[in-house]
Amino acid sequence: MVVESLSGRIPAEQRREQILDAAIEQFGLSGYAGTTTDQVARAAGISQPYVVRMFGSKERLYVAAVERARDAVLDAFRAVLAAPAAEPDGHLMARLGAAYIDLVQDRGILRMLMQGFLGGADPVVGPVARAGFLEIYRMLRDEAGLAAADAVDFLAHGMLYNTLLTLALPEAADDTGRELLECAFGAKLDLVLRAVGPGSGSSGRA
Amino acid sequence: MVVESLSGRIPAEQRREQILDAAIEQFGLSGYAGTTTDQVARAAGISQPYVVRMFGSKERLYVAAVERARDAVLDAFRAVLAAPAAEPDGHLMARLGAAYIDLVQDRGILRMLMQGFLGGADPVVGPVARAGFLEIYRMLRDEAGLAAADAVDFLAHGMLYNTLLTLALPEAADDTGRELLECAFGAKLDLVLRAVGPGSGSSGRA
DNA sequence: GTCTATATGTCGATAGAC
DNA sequence: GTCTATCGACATATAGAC
Repeated sequence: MVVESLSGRIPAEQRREQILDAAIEQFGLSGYAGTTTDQVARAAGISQPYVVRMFGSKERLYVAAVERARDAVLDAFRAVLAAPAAEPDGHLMARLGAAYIDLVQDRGILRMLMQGFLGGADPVVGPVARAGFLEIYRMLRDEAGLAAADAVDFLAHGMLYNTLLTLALPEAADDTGRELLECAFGAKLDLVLRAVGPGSGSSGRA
Repeated sequence: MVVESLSGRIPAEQRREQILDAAIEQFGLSGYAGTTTDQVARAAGISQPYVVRMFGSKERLYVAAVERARDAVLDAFRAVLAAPAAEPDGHLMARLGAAYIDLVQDRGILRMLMQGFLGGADPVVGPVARAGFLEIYRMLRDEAGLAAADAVDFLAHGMLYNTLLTLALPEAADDTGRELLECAFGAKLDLVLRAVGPGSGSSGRA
């Protein structure tokens, strides 16, 4: 597996992945309009026109990034379902929840997902976002075998995770914030705070 | 109460409100970067430079719009707490939930809220968004008297409402979508669909 | 497969009149 | 309190060389 040390001329498909990685990060942070194709290009280490040429337009790149974020969720859940199953404490929903927390340690993916949801009113990203969300719901119901009510509850708490994490609450919480985080994440709070790292330990800060 | 028929020269504070209304609608739909001050101006029926002059900058206008959306939520909840209380079936959380559904029939406010959450990573809107969210949580806990766990559950389902509504799922749901909506909104689904109106009744559409 | 150069359109903000 | 005119800064996309 020969991969060059520092860019140069690499296969198109690999370049595509690099661009998508960069796009998810940048679009996630600043949204569709707030991100320039040049930012994506720099983050991917190539020139701006090449980004446009590779995906046809900024809009098509954006849609591809939304789809990729959706796939990341589906893949993470399917990995749980395919796993050796049945650890002692392993209720399925708890394991799916932990996998999700783990996935969204990559805040780029998390923000890209949210960005997609917010695009629901847009004529081009709206349909993609709706279909993606329903696909996740269907997977939970059909492949994971959750009852509809359980799937909905699972999604509700997932959406709360999303909100608390995009708000960057773990990075900057006062006492009220910490109480909220403890209550929302429960035992999974360790997983969340592990990524934030020490420094926001238990020192008071408004 | 003399209010002019069609713009002209009106008091600054009233104009401010008009601009904020327009800003919430427009920023909610297209985000900060995706919305031009000229769009806001047109929606408010005035000129672009006047919008900028009134708020100092586009950024300050945006922050004001986020704060206004937050206030709308706080006001809606406080109205429930101040109400004649105790109808037969009136559990507090259910009444708060209904008030929220009612509030976010104004999709502008809903989207503006979400837009604010997504700004968590931004140095200027981040702090405002976090403080706003915590303020709502604190109100639920201290003024409404909810247990922390109940408040968190309430918020979780609120965030699911937000997602389903910004996705515009009620406006364009297939069978899976309808099942999800029924399960998520329960008895409140009538309230939600009332605003969408007939036409998306029960005809099959992919 | 990748770049440089650039055409073309757009946006936020300022200046200044009424 | 409100407008018109306009400057300067970008950003997407295309053309075309290597």
